Amino acid sequence: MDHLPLDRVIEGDCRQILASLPDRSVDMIFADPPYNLQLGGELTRPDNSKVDAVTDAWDKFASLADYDAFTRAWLAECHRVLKDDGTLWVIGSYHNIFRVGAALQDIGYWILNDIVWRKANPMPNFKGTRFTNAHETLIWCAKSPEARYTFNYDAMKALNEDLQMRSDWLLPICSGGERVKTDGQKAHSTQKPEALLHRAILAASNPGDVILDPFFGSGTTGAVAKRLGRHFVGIEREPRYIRVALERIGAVTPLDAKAQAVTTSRKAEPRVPFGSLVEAGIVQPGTVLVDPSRRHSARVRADGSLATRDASGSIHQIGAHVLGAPACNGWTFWHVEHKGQLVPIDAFRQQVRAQMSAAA
Amino acid sequence: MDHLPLDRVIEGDCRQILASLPDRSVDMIFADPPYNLQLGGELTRPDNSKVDAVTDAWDKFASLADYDAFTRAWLAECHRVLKDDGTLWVIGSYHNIFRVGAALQDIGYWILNDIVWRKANPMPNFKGTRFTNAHETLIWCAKSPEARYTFNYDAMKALNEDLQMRSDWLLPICSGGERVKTDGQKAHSTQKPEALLHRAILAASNPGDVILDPFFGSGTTGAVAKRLGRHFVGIEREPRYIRVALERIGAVTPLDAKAQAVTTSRKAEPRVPFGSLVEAGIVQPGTVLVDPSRRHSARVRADGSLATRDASGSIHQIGAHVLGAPACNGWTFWHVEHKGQLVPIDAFRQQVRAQMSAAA
DNA sequence: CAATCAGGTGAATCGACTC
DNA sequence: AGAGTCGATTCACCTGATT
Repeated sequence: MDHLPLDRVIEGDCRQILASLPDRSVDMIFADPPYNLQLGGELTRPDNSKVDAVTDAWDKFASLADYDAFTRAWLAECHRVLKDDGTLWVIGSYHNIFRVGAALQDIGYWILNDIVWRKANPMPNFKGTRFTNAHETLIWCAKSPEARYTFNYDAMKALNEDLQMRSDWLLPICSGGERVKTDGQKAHSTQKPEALLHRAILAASNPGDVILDPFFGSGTTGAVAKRLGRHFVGIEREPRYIRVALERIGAVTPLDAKAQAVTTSRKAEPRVPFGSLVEAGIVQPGTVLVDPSRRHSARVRADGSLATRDASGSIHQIGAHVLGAPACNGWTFWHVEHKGQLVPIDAFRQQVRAQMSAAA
Repeated sequence: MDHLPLDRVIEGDCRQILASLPDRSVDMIFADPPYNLQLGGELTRPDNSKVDAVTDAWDKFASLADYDAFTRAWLAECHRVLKDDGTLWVIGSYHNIFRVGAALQDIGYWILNDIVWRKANPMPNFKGTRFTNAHETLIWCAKSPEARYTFNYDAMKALNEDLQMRSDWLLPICSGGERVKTDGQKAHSTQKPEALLHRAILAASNPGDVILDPFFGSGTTGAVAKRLGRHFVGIEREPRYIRVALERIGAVTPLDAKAQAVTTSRKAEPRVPFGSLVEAGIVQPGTVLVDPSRRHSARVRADGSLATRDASGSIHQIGAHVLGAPACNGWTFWHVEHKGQLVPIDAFRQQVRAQMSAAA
């Protein structure tokens, strides 16, 4: 394949399908791999198993190695398929997540966060033999330490009532009407809640981006991607899951652009040099600027630089200079006296930006 | 050494010291190994103050392979020294915990739980580049799948207001009077809170048991073990840490047997951000909210912020904005039209809280 | 004396762009 | 490619001084 089939599900083993996809073509990958693909009865075996110890050890070694080989194969292909500034999410539990994490690091991925999905309503530990296993772990990583990945910091902050979003997320498991059923039975045994995908996709992608899910299952990634105006590419081995997923996604209506929009960072806003405020006559040359405590002052010159008794330079340089600090944001440090009130010069920058956007 | 030197700290590299200890001699091991952080330049807060980073020589490794070799060496010795029904705890962060977990499984340990220590007061992400790294991970494991390990289920349940103790623990970081200082400086850069050790030791050992800590540091394991009537064996490379730890432990008085089980945890009503309602699909992005008089309206966006014609922000900010008021409780101000009735969004919050209350 | 405020700090893989 | 410059960015809790 020399191009990506957008908004479709490709049937097959993800290792082979991934190998057919072009280099550096997707913006984000969300992967919910099998937790114990080759480990046979390990999950269902009770703790007081009567299996012969030697055989058990050999079995375990062999199956861990198999699981590692499988994991490293699909993760390596994902690394190739991902754009240089794209990011990868993997979800797992203590059965597999350590092997996944070590493989990620060995391949060269750069871990950005490990995220804990705290389940609001986990399955209790019936036997009382361990702590209630009440969480799963996601690893979020970039292709390399130098990658300039997407992180919608302000949108995440908005989602959390204006506090930084933390690495522990409290979300209910998927149940009720959200749980896809066929003939009254749950269609997939490990369907993930849409809220989890909503947060991951909103955090690490933008509208129009391409999101790949190599273990598509019941299609949660596709459903949320479509709703949020992203494209999806699914890979799934089992035809019955593909049928379920396509039907489910077909019923999803994308949000309109306004509802998809999120709180943006000031970093993304157009840069306005202080000099353009002087040119526009919003700040007159000769104006005296002061800091909030009125301990420091500086005078505006015709070229937009500031001058004190002993130095001159940009608003940032002179701010740092009077503070004796290594750096300073002059926009928020310097103020103009206006009717007895101190107004930060940043307020005037907003004014210029509004004029610019009206003209655009 | 053919016997264990109880309640002492042995000076030296833990790989060598462990090799000198007898087989199957300790009941529990708690290990807080170097995390192998890979920090770049120096980090400053928004107020330009400098973050005191962990730059200790003991956390430096030449490569991932070196770190793995070190990790596998001490974990293999621990496996030999541990009694057959003993358990091992290791704490780490995303920098090292995946490598530790994979090594544990390869050596033959049987993972019982991964535990998330949710920090009540983590350091923020000052640059707004990632999710706040607000937790660390502990892995708790037995020597083999067949081991009959100690788990004080009822003590843990009592600690958690008669609900099963979950795998996510909310605890403050070590600060204030508990933080050991020498000459006004913190004596160890990564001292762990005693509450964390209290819970681990209470869960997985009995009075009189021997608890080994191969990275003894400031001696938190020893202090809590002594207080709870367990024996400790510490291993530590740096003489200055040993001096600090011994002085600290000397000041600890063991609790009498009755007092050992009495500790309570407090539970607060979980904060539910408006964004959670959007993620959960209870309020759709694009929904129009109105105030009781229907004079004002705003539109919900995908990140839980509200947008009017000229502004965007939190439910509280936009409420205040349209009112021209300094503040506003968005939960009671904003309503959704439902079958001709206006329902305050606060009603939906109650719904989410009910789903989440079990996890708080 | 109680309340308030200023200041400090914690295992952190913590920029983006131009020249 | 390396240096220079702009300018964005923090939460919970503790301590000690001040009101």
